[in-house]
Amino acid sequence: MSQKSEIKTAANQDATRQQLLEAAAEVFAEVGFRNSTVREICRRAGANIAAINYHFGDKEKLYTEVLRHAHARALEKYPPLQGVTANATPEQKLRAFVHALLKRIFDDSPTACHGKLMSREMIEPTAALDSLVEEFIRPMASQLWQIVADILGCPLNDERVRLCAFSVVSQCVFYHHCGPVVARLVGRPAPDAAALENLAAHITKFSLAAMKNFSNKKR
Amino acid sequence: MSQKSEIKTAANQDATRQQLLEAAAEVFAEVGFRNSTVREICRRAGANIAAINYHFGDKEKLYTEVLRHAHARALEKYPPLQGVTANATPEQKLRAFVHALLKRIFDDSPTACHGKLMSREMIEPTAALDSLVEEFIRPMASQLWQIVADILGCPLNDERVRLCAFSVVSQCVFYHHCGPVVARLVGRPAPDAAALENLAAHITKFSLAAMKNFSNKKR
DNA sequence: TGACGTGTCAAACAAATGTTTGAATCTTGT
DNA sequence: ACAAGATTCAAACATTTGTTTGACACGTCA
Repeated sequence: MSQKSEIKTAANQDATRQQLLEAAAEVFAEVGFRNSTVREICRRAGANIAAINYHFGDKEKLYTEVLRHAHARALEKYPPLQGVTANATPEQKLRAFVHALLKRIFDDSPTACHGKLMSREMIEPTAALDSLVEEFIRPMASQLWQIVADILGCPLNDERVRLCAFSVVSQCVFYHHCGPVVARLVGRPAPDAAALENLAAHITKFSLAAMKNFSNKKR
Repeated sequence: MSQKSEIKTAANQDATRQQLLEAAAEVFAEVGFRNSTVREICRRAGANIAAINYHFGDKEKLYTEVLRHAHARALEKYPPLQGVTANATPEQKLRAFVHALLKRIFDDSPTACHGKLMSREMIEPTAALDSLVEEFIRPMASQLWQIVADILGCPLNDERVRLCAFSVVSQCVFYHHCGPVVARLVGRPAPDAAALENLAAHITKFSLAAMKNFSNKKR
């Protein structure tokens, strides 16, 4: 009986805290940290105005919590090498990496709007970015660097590896970050799952074609 | 005499207005529209708090004015095809286009911080973006599409033209937009003029290599 | 010179917003 | 069932911020 009550209290205890996290993720993603009001967050969470300060201390601590939470969720939802085995070819790995990255960026479901959050974090970095890079982004970058090095036939620390890896990532990020302009230029809204697959195909093909030529020519 | 006095008054009239524009461009670029305070802008402009409302109506009208002003200045400072003649090869034009775009984006001098302003406009589009796209960005995009079409040997309205053009632009935008992460990943700050040249060389080489392969293979 | 329009200034205003407070309510352990 | 702690709530508080106001200074023109 004590166990049951413990579970219940734990659930209750975290109930508003959890709803605050989700509501805050939504609001922060929509309008950014500064433009969000604790009143709106609490309203969506069905909580009292004082709830944020009670559960998280202040608005900023809530934000860093949201950021870490969203990133971890996105990474577990779309692992970088989803769907390929360890002994797949570097080309197959690249395609998987690109597709997973795109899906991660463009998934703006309420529980995983980490793409928008990251975009804002780029423009206005907070203290949370440092640990975010070390904990989540650097491991991903290392994976990509290994793949690119294999494709290029370069040592891992060659500068061309980083340049080409950035060229790959940049194409993935672009359609999200410059979405407003892309949409106005070609009259197309945010891509759906099918369009995302096409995009992944193009980016992979474009990048592979570039890197194949890279390894032949000397610099 | 009347002419002189008119000039003088006109100069006086525009003096604070001009200083407001420049100060506002700085502040908006640094902290964004919402985070800027009219007090800070007026302080830097050496003007009274009421100056913005008097000269521009309100803070938002000042912002759209700043945006248009900054973009026009950047475009006249770095024309898209600076340094190449009309009968240059498409490859030469691409290199010039990339370099000019990079310089435009990374020039954050007080008079030309349009890169930061645009980055923020991407994340949080305002009503000013529509006219900005039609007036400044679409003409540039058309130029690039023509160049890419020439390189690919495709008709101008082929979808591959747009995809490849976006792939080119994305690489240019990336180092600016994701600057905070890039800096933390490879421990390098914002690129200087020399680094910008290297970047332009890489992006051009990478993209050309990709597109050369594109035109050979069928899709 | 004196009325008039323009620009500037300090002060005040009104609204928004993060945070605090103290009482009320619920949950838990005994 | 009851006391203690945890949580929620409405109200108030303090600060920031965009805007307005009315007086004042300056140059212009009749």
